[in-house]
Amino acid sequence: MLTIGKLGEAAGVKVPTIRYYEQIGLLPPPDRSAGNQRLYGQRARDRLAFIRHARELGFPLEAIRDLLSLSDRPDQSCAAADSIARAQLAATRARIARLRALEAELERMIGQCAHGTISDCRVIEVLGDHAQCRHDHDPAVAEPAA
Amino acid sequence: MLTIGKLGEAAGVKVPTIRYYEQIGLLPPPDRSAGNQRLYGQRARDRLAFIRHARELGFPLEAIRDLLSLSDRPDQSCAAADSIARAQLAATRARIARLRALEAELERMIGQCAHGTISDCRVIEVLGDHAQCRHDHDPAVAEPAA
DNA sequence: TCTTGAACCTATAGTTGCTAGAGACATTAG
DNA sequence: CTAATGTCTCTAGCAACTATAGGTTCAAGA
Repeated sequence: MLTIGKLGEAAGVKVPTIRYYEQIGLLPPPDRSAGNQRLYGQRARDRLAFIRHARELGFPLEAIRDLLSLSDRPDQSCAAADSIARAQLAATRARIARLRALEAELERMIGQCAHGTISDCRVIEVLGDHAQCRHDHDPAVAEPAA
Repeated sequence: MLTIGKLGEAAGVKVPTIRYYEQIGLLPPPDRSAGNQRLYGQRARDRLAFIRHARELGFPLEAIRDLLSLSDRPDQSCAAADSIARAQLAATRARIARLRALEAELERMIGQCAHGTISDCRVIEVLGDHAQCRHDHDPAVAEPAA
């Protein structure tokens, strides 16, 4: 049996975060010691590792909740898990494309700066001009918290 | 002149968000109508569009503040602008690198999905086992909200 | 001109995903 | 046995919004 500290160490998650996950129902309430301290087993460790890993990949907690509920019912189709992952992939690619545009502009600015001219900073134009957008601003596709 | 609603529509930003940006000093207080309603011009529109795009790229508001200062003070010393731009470029490249690693792993996860049942779903399995990761994803560099 | 309804105003509280503190109890090493 | 460390609950704070309440202004139609 693991104390909360050992569990956090094993899964790479901070202690208050574990208690937070319990509070919001992502982790089931564990058994307690005689002195009321949480005691975890292997299943909790696996579940927490899963959550951590998914968080690192940018899945929001609600998506993780869905994924966990999927794995609790192993006879169902994989399609739901697949679509959650695909949505995450699409969001990731969209971000990369935008960041490349910004990278190019910052490089250009720094190059000009080397020549002593910063009076024509076009960062705002590059990032601010709606017309230069490659992607539609579909609010439904807007990035959620990660 | 644009009312706050029209401005929000034009820039793709919700009205309360605009007021919030003003409150924290990202947008200057605009002129007001006789009846105390905010009135914005073209510059405010460009600035807001810039903020929105930068937020979509995952820049924290503090970084956006720095980027805006590049265009707010075009005659400031080249050294200051250069260091801000370089810092943002480094941050941008780090984000790109990380997102590409995530992209690769998500692709791999999805590619392995045999469209069977959850019990042999690779997505769930990969998420549960960090050892299957080809890429290290440093939790300290976890993606912030975007 | 009057009226109605949408858009605006301020201020406050709630959201997500944590993180940090306070003050008290439990466990463990020496 | 004692001191140090770990844990407990609870509350408050962070970023970056978002929503609500209760009131005011504006633009357009009758």
